[in-house]
Amino acid sequence: MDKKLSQPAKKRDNVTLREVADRAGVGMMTVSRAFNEPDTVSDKLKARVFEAVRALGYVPNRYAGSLASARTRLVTVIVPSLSGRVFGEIIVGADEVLSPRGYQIMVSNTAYSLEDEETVCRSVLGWRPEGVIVSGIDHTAATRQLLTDAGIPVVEALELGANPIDINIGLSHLDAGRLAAEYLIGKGYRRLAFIGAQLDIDFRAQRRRAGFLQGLAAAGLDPVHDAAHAGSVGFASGAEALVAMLRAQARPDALFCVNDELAVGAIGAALRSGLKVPDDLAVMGFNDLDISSNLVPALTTIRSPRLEMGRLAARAILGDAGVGKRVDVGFELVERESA
Amino acid sequence: MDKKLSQPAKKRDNVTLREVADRAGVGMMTVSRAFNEPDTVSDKLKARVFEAVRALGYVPNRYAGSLASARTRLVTVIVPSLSGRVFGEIIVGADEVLSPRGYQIMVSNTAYSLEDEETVCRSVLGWRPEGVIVSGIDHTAATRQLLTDAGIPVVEALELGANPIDINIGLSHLDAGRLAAEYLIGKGYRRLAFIGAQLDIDFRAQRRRAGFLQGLAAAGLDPVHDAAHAGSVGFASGAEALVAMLRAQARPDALFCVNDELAVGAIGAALRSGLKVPDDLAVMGFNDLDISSNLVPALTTIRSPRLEMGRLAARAILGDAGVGKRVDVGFELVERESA
DNA sequence: CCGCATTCCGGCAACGTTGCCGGTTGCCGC
DNA sequence: GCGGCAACCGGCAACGTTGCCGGAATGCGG
Repeated sequence: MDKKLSQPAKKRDNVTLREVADRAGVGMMTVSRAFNEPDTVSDKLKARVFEAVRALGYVPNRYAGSLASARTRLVTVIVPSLSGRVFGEIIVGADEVLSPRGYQIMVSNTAYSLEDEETVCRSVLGWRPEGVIVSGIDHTAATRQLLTDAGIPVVEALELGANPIDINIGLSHLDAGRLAAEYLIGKGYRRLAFIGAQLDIDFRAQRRRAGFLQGLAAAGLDPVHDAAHAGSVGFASGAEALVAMLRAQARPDALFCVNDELAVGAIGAALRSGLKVPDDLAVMGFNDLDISSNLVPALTTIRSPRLEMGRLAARAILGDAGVGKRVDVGFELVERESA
Repeated sequence: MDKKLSQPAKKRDNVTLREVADRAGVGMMTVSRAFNEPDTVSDKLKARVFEAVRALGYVPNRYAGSLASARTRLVTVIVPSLSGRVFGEIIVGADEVLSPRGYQIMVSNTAYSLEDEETVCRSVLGWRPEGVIVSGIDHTAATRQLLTDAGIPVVEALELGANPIDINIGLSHLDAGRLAAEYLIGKGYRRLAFIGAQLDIDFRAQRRRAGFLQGLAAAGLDPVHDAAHAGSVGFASGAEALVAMLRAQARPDALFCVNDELAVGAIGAALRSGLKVPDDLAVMGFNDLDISSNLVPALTTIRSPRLEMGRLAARAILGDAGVGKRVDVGFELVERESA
């Protein structure tokens, strides 16, 4: 009765190809072909086969199939985190092109740790994916080796780098950060502040900050406030960071948050403190989440084409020649109300 | 050079257990055991084995392993949609308990279609998961059959139903909707409105609406406005729906949105229209997304314990006796500023 | 120094499917 | 009515791993 697997119980009770073949009175190969190359089987036999399939409730075993054919129709996506919208959209984009082609996506997360990435990578490669999409360009040497040796297309997504493993689809986060600074400076703001989170482990965020500081330096400016380690990610820590910032001596007139979550949280906290955005404090973010345009005031931010990266990565893995080995998807400053 | 698979190219170039065994000068079983039951292999041999593994870059083939052992360490999660935070959190919760135990999660989405769910289900069962988590309690007869016949633990999550396939973990969306009505009425609002999206395919949303209307009826009230089909999901359609609503004759004094995205969008649109929330229009939602508490005004909503459901579902699949066959995780009204 | 219990190790046979390739069958035209 | 060509079908042998079980070390006490 109890089908649970408290014990490593095994169940060899699944219907097999042979049983279907026997019931349909055909050879096993005919059943196999009925599924995989339907055109090569006569309608009559196909009908008998599928009748038997239905009666028996047969579901082909992927493990046996993949073992025999060396085709898995599996693509793995390795992301730093499952929470947060950003990586979800990469997955959605990839799934959009992979699913219709009969591919399965398998997602693994590294919790922003390079060591975990290596572990995850090793584990995931055991599933013999036909392609791998990894986040970012920072990996341990062993991870790179693993991925290279796998002999499958590997896409490093989200960020462009100098020395890709195989295919690289992304954008320059350094440039994006610099653009934020240039934009705010161009708007006349001079007392600029920065808020980031988890910069120690999020290398892309780190580089956006670096770009931002470069942009300031180029204009001969120093940041009024540089909260590099404002707790964890999420809306709430943007709010906390802003509150902390307001307690400091020097008041900034504009704020660049390393991502939209922080920016949204910061705007909320600013409003609650009685500040007007952007009049008392301009705020901008990075990513352009769907909430950003629906906020009041709407958030000025830099859009990263995440769905597009997912789609391109998937196409690259499928061998689409239209996708190059290195694709700069760029970014776009979206000017709205908050800055 | 080109490793892509433009052609259904096959690669039989992977290192196998046998090669590792040969190089280490041991039998294949010793290598297998070194991975799976390390205690039963002497340290000396283990060292030789792992040395060979490293040198060769061996990664065990899951397909061969699972075929031989009938253990897959795979759990599949079937959700209606990958976009949106709600289902992501179920997955995060499940992954939280499954990952450390060596299980992989495989996610599939049904695009809110019962027919697609059936297809997805059939396909996913080919991976011989050791458990399945599906969203909701509405399935085609064939889907139910498929899931039942699989002989594995099946969790229907998110919503409680009368006739579960196996395990059922969720809450009553009807009750949640009714609570929303009761709360708003208790606050003194009488001209209540409803905004929903995709109610034709989202059965849970449908039931929240039904509960809301029941609550109104119980108080002898009729909805002032009942926008049951306000376009697609997302923040923007909440805004659109609200704008449309404001064009109508009768002005509501309180609004229940079937989910937080719509509510957040609606609040934004209301503010832009010069309405004060909650003074001119109270708004409440359902789910309690992380944005909801960070919004200005903070959103009054009903929290659904999504992470918790994910965790419980995973534990149930692992055979945790502490989790019952039917678990009502409940919900909680979170009173904030918007209503 | 021997016998026996223990611990370790390896050979063989699955697991359920697909690739290869040879064998049948049906059909067409003359 | 028959040869010949397709189209269609089936047997056999992998695919890479693990379970089973027998056998070989190893260690210990006497």
